[in-house]
Amino acid sequence: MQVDPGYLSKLQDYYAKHQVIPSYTAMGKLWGISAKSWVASCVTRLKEEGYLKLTPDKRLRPGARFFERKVAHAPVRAGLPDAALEDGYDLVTIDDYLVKLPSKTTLVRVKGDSMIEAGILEGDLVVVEQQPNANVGDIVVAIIDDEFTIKYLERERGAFVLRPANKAYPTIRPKDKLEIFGVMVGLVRRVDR
Amino acid sequence: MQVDPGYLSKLQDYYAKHQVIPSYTAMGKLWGISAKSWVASCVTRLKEEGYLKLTPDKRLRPGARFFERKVAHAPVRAGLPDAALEDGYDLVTIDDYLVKLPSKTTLVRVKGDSMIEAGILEGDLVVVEQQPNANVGDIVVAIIDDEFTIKYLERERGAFVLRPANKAYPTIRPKDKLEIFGVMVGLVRRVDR
DNA sequence: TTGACTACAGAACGTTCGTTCTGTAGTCTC
DNA sequence: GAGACTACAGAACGAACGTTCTGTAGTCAA
Repeated sequence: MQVDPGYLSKLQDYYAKHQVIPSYTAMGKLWGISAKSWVASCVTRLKEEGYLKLTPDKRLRPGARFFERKVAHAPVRAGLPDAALEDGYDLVTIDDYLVKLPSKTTLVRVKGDSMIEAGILEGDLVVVEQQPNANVGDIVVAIIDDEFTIKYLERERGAFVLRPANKAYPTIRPKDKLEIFGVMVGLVRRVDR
Repeated sequence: MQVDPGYLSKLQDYYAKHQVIPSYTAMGKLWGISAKSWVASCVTRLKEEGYLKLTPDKRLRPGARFFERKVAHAPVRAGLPDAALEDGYDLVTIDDYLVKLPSKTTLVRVKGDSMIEAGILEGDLVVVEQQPNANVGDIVVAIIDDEFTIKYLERERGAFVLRPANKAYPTIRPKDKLEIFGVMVGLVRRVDR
């Protein structure tokens, strides 16, 4: 009753490459199937399982589970290279994992190394939940001189200050009111190779 | 000779909502146009301008400029700052940003602080592209004693070794063959509050 | 060894797709 | 005020699309 997982992953790869769901005939080519009827029944099952669904215009589109990722735990059997695809893995879509409030969430690219000791490197994307205030100890994105600044929010003699996570940088003590853009709720880094 | 920018943004909104490019008739509805011929000529121009292109199967797909977004990120007007992706490109999804080959990509949770100097903290999820070999200098996920280990791959006197990014930990010199699970291509961190 | 089930192949069919061609109302230019 | 151009409307058409139905080879259990 379950559809060949190879079909799903081929479709996911196709989508990652083209940002589009192919037609039934193209899926047939992709899957090595020459019968459209069989493609259709596979698609039906993928729909039932939540990997695909339809737009209001009746076009196929990725479903809720289409972007799920496995979280691999230590392999049960060592030695076998394919050992990581076992049952019992958590499934997570990265977006859901990081974003709780889509309408309030933005990404800010990190410049400089002032937060390097908090594991925040230059070029990383910080996931920010926009809100005008934060708690002491949070990592916040503040606006200083029309620039985004990512720092720890601390309190010093009754006033809020911005503390970097790098001894080479000084703590910032805003002259007037500190303008907070949002709070860091996550981080995304891409390793280019 | 240029196409109405409203058409493009409506199409982008549709795509953001459905992850799929609509058909000509659906675009007609979307744009308030009842002539498919006119939709076709608009699409042609969007293709010429790089916002749309075709898959090998001749399906319409987003082009290189489709996700482009001109953001005045540097001078943030205080009070109402805009989203802050200065790449010139907006992201469809974070997933898309990190995952190139869904079928080979898994997530591995980081244990310990042995890679702390590379900005990889305990509890982070490392995005791994599964492959049996890697290049010197890559951060790899290897399997040591049935456990995942994340380290730099280095070469030492002809043999591969695993070097941590933390002076408190020793370099690992595998006795026999080094088993590589995959290569790190990204990192995801959630800040729980 | 029969019956049920799965994983496909192949063809038929009505619908929808994108293309193309003709037509027209408004605007701008000279 | 005539010609050129733009922004659509509308219809026609073949190709491609998704659906459905019939058929078959293999597997498994009873």
